[in-house]
Amino acid sequence: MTLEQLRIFLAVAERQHMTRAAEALNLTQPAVSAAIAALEDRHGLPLFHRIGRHIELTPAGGLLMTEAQAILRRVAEAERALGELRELRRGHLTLAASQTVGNYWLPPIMSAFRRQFPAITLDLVIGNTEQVAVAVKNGAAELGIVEGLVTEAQFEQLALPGDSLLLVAGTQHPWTRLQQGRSYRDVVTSEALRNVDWVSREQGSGTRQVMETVLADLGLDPAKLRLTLELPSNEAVRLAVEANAGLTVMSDLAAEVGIAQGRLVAWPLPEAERAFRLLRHRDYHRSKAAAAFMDLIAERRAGAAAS
Amino acid sequence: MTLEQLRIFLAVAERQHMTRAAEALNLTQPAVSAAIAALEDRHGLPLFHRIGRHIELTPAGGLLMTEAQAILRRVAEAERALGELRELRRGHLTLAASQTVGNYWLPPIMSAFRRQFPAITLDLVIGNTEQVAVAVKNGAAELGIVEGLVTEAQFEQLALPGDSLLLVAGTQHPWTRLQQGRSYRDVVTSEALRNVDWVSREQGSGTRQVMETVLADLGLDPAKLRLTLELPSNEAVRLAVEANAGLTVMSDLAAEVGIAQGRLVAWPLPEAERAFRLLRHRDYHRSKAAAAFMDLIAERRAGAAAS
DNA sequence: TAAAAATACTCCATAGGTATTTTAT
DNA sequence: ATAAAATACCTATGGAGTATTTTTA
Repeated sequence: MTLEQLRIFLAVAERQHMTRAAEALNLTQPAVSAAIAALEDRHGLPLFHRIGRHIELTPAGGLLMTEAQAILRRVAEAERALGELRELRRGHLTLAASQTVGNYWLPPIMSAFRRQFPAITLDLVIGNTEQVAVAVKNGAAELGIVEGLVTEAQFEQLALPGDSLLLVAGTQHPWTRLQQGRSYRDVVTSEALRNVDWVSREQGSGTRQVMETVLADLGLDPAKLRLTLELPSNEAVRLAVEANAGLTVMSDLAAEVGIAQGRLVAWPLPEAERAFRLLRHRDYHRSKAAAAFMDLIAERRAGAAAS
Repeated sequence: MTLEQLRIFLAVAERQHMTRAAEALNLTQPAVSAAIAALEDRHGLPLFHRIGRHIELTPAGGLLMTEAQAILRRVAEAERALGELRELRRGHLTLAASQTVGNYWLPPIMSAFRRQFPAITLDLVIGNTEQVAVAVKNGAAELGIVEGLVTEAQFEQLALPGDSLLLVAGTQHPWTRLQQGRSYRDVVTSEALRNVDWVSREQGSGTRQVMETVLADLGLDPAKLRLTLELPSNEAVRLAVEANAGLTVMSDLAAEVGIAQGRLVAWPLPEAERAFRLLRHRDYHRSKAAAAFMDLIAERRAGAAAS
């Protein structure tokens, strides 16, 4: 029993006529006769009565007609679903990203993607660089975007323009008022920052590490920083800094809102431009959804460069 | 998309392994690879990730796996149903018969058939000879059994031992008492039957016609018979005769019960043996059920001849 | 006589086989 | 070194075609 045989059989059964079925199927009459004969032989049952020059369904034929309709309907359904998957009219893309990327950089891109491909659902897992790498490695996420470097060879990597780290303080913070009128090179120095309260993410977070590294580069010993608050999320840190609880180092993406609202003042840090990296498993097929997502990122990068 | 391809795909998907699927299917590994490649090509989608030396389902593959299971389940269902039809484990046979055959002769045969083939349902339509012929001609019934002769060439006919017509009277009928001790040749004559009350089926029924013909052969004018009762069924006639309302002519099959109970007395009529005829449309395929039914009839005939 | 299905045959596409290569563990 | 899949190539079966025959309305 072949799907083609079932299609032919159904065309014949619907018309009770082999020749007309052949015309409808763009086949010759003998081809149709042969297909029916093959079905009858295989199952050892006549499907049609041959009555002179017309044919009529036998009980077995009637049974098979119902079954053939059900089978072919299901097959058509399957092919349609695969077609939609291919044509991006359906699908799903799971992304993994680190905190800053996932919270600030990705959301506008994801929303642009959803506008462009409304039928493709997106899923975002936020984790640290290590967790993102694992997710991409085992297929839990198809694309990962991280701030840090990943060295494993199984990843195909694409460098993206990332963020910059800023030294950030609340507009009304006493320290901020002291810096009024001072030049950048006077503000961002170990002297100016030595006796300042800091707000930060918790020990062990990537952002905390970055902050300590950056401040160490400026000559400040991380162990000697006066940490007034340790908070579990970037947002919490930003709100605390806006409330003048202390200074911090954070991504320009995270600080943006506060600066726009006039609640934060920020100074760029030296050498603090970070590239983001998009990760993909070399061996997994790139889904149409993923390809479209990567295209969208490329366009935005081009657009940003042009503007 | 071919059912074979789906079967192969499913075997691979279930095992996430082409070589093992090939073994399970008694195919070679390249044959399996080719089938998967054909499916992937046809739909323009990868169904498996090739990761080093193992494979994993893609989302498209997962979708197809569900669909393939449903499709193949339905196909297996269809093949099983056709197989059962072929093997007589399912089926239906519609019979048409005339009054006497349908009421007295067929029921024990039908019940023997049901015992032998419990899964084949039987349907019996009772009508006159004409109606039976039409039912067989248009396929409403596959087999017909009639008392009369049918001449149309489209029927394949089989003669069956039928019934005999009897002259029947109630045990306590006054006329019956008069015949006590008289020989058969004195009873069944026009003289003995001239001034007798008769019970009969209604004008126009086959049985009535048969009765009038038989009596006419004996020399009795049907128009002059004293009909005391005209009743619409053989049973009603028999009960009336048992109640001594008059004499009648009926099939030995119909009279049997009354004779066995001592309520009826019967005399065979001359030349009154009627053959039954089994009708089948030459052009319709003989279903397994019909063939089995005809076999059963043949066996019974052989058994009857032997006993 | 015309219309429908079956039959006879020829041809080619494709599914499956064997042998081998590529790739990763 | 081994195991898995892909590739190359060959063969044969079966599906489709053309031409013809058979049958019946």
